[in-house]
Amino acid sequence: MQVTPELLSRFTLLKPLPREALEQLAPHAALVRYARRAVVLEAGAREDNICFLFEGRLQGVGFTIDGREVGLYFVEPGDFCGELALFDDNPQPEFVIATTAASVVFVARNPLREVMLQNSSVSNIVGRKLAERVRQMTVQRTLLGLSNVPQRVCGQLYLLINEAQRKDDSGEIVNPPTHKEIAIMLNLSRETVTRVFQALQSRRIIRRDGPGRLIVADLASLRHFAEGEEEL
Amino acid sequence: MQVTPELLSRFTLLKPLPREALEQLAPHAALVRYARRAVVLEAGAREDNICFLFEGRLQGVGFTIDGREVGLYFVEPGDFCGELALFDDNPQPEFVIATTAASVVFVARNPLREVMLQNSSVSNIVGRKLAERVRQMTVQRTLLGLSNVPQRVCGQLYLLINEAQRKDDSGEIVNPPTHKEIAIMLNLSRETVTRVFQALQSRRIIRRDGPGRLIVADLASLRHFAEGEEEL
DNA sequence: AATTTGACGTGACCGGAGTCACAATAGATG
DNA sequence: CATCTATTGTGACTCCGGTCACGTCAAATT
Repeated sequence: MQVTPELLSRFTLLKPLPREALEQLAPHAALVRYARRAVVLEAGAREDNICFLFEGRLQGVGFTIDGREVGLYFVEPGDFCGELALFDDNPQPEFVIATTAASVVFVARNPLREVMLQNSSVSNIVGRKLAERVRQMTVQRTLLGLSNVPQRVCGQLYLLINEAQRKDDSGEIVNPPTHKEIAIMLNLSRETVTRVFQALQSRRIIRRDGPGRLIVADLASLRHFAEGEEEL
Repeated sequence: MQVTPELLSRFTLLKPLPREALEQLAPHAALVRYARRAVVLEAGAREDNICFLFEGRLQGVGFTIDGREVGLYFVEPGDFCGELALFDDNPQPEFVIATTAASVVFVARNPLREVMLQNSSVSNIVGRKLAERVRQMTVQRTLLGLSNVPQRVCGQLYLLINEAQRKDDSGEIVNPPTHKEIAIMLNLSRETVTRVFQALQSRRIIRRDGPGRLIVADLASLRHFAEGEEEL
């Protein structure tokens, strides 16, 4: 489907671009809709597009040689992925899969590359984004280092809240990942995640609020468990 | 200690720079020696220097809240670290520690930033490096996803060979990491790594060649174990 | 040479997370 | 509404890697 410069300007990365740059990119952009579970970017493929998420949610996942799934990160609306193609010609390292029905805007790599070079400000933003991703991966990696498993789950939950809104001593996670998805992020079995959730629910630390909303009633306690000051 | 442009030009990142750029950087560079175990870059600190490794070996490590160490990557001579400071002002996410006595060249962030902006080729190289690092972290993360632990160790060994030289069906790892360091990289206990090494040695797959050299005699077998086609 | 330090090796024990199997919902789809 | 599928919930059992507690050895330090 055809894409207008206005649509492009709704993405944080492209917002600071001058009008003409957006018009330059628009012809090389396409809006594509994906069903849940569809593969948006393929690992190993030399991707020629950068992928901007318009609505829905994506997840970067890898697969170990024995077929086990490895969750890497989530992509929320307004964000983008596949940006490594802007820097070199090596293949995309991980799969990107739609965890919900999603619509994404593909922007061709080469035109975006040129725009990036001409607008050093954009180059900065992409660089900053990449740096942020490295930080994110570092945090995630640190989570995996926790030997206490419930602690790991609490830590992940805490991270998920930070991305969304949070109030004084409570927060909420909109469209929370399924237990299975969390398990994949943390190298755990789905059952273990369920059990931790049960424990947290029975202690009134979290509760579901209909489908698509998870309320964290006691953020302080969650944090205590995440920091290992208290055992679950 | 004072640094000459010649010294700077020995680093792959800076090699393509024109002479004048190197002379511009040299006054803002300093050579520092570190003892084994010394902290080169501190996590959480806003680092004002990029760190080029001249000799020795560094390791990026994180610490979980409960004090557990988390190994992230190694830095070999000629390479650099702390490059995130080139992109934003956020703190360094992980510690960088000298695993052997090491000498590093610090280059001040801001001058290097300017040089980077003026030489788009350098900007590309740094970007490519960062992209490579993301790929590296992705691979490492995938390793951690392996449920079979000996498999994980074999996979790590295989990666370490790739970085060094390798022949037909054998390879070697110079200055191999200690068992403890490998354990930290893979979220394992030191004892487990030792046991896997023992198993590999008794099968004549690997053997030590004096201090500082590990010979992989049977690369194919190692690969089999790494890919889980055979159980240890 | 004596001492200390850190890396490597090895056994025994135990806990906890994976696995399997199945039930109970809840959403989607016809 | 009926059916099918995905998600969540729960128990029992097993096994494997962590932990602890040693011992050995080489290298560094005194």
